[in-house]
Amino acid sequence: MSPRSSVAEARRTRQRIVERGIALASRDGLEGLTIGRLAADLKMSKAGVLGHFGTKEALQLATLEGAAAAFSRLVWEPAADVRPGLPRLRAVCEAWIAYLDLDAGRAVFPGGCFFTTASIEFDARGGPVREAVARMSRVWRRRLAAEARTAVAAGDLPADTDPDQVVFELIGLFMALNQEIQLFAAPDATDRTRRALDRLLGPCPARSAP
Amino acid sequence: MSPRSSVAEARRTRQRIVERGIALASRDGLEGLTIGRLAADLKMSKAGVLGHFGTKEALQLATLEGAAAAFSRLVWEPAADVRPGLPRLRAVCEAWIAYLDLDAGRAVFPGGCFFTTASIEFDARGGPVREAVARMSRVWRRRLAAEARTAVAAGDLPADTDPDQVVFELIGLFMALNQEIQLFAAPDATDRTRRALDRLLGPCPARSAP
DNA sequence: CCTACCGATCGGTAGG
DNA sequence: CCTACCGATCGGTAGG
Repeated sequence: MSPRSSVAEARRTRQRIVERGIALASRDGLEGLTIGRLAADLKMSKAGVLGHFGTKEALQLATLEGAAAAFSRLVWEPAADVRPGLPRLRAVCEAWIAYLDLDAGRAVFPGGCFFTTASIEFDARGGPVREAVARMSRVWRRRLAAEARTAVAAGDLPADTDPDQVVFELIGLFMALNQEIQLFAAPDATDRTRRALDRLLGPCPARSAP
Repeated sequence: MSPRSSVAEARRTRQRIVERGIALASRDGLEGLTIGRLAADLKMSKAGVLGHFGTKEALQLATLEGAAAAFSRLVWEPAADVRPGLPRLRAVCEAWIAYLDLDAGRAVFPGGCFFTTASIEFDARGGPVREAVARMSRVWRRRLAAEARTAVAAGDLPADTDPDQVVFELIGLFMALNQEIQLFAAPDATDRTRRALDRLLGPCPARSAP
């Protein structure tokens, strides 16, 4: 019951660092996230920032994990209550669009999709950051594939649908949406995405049984 | 008829620098392309490298232009002789797959698609490099859209096809293929891409008239 | 095209 | 959590 211990203070500070790190890295990448600029942004000393992580690589990994938690909160959780299968898959896609497009997502990730940036940045190198990015991407793909599989079992997608093919095309669609928003600020990009989703998952509103 | 003048020598050297720059930047990005490492790689002095461009930004722009020329040579030119419309669009897609997948492309761009990397790297910043990336992407999209339009006019794509929608989905597909290859080294990624292309453009081999 | 150099910033450490 | 510092590297310049 004591007023906030120094351990709790340190944890709060660490979280503040990670949150600012996510914002800066979404713009400049995890390699472009430098300890000096992060410290200046937080009005802390470089040693004060680095002390929470030890090395820049550990800071990058912590930032990546923080971004994954935020992504899960913004894109997965809003759809978690929806019925598994096609309805949930569609709800995830809507939240995913919002994550890329609306203030909710852009406030946390002002530089666009954090994982696309991190994937592109590290995909031609080795090391723990690259492996963490790959692992997170696999987890996300597995979640999506499970919903697609449920949708097939429920008859909401054609019986010959390959769930991994659906996931592959979904990934591409959202990468294209991310580019359209970040590079061209195209206002019709979300419509294009929804049209492609209809082509991939079937038209959105009430589908009669097959 | 004189043996190579010093002007021609300088041009050759500049080209050598740009070619190595493309290879290094495809791995580490245009910001990760440092003058010092590029010079060491070429066994030149930093001043010798920088003298050909003046500033790092000019080097980045020259590297970007060199990459665009190589992309055009690898992906556009092999299809330029094919009949305009759907046949040419399909030929471009095959060359595009080779650019991402085979030794031909990977020898020039060992770190994967140069333009995806550059786009992601600069899409949240300002400046001439970002504008150059956006301009090149627009040119490429316009070329693809023109072929799609021709295909519609020829009746090789449904009359209600939106060419820009086709281009949007193509861009996403090849970004997904790039990630699959670079991050996961997935051997079945080209098959997935061709399957998605069949869904988008119609099945590949001889289509009977509609 | 080179050597020699500039101030700024990088990741990281010592010591408190 | 700070100040003070380290060697390495950054982009760039002077002068030849």
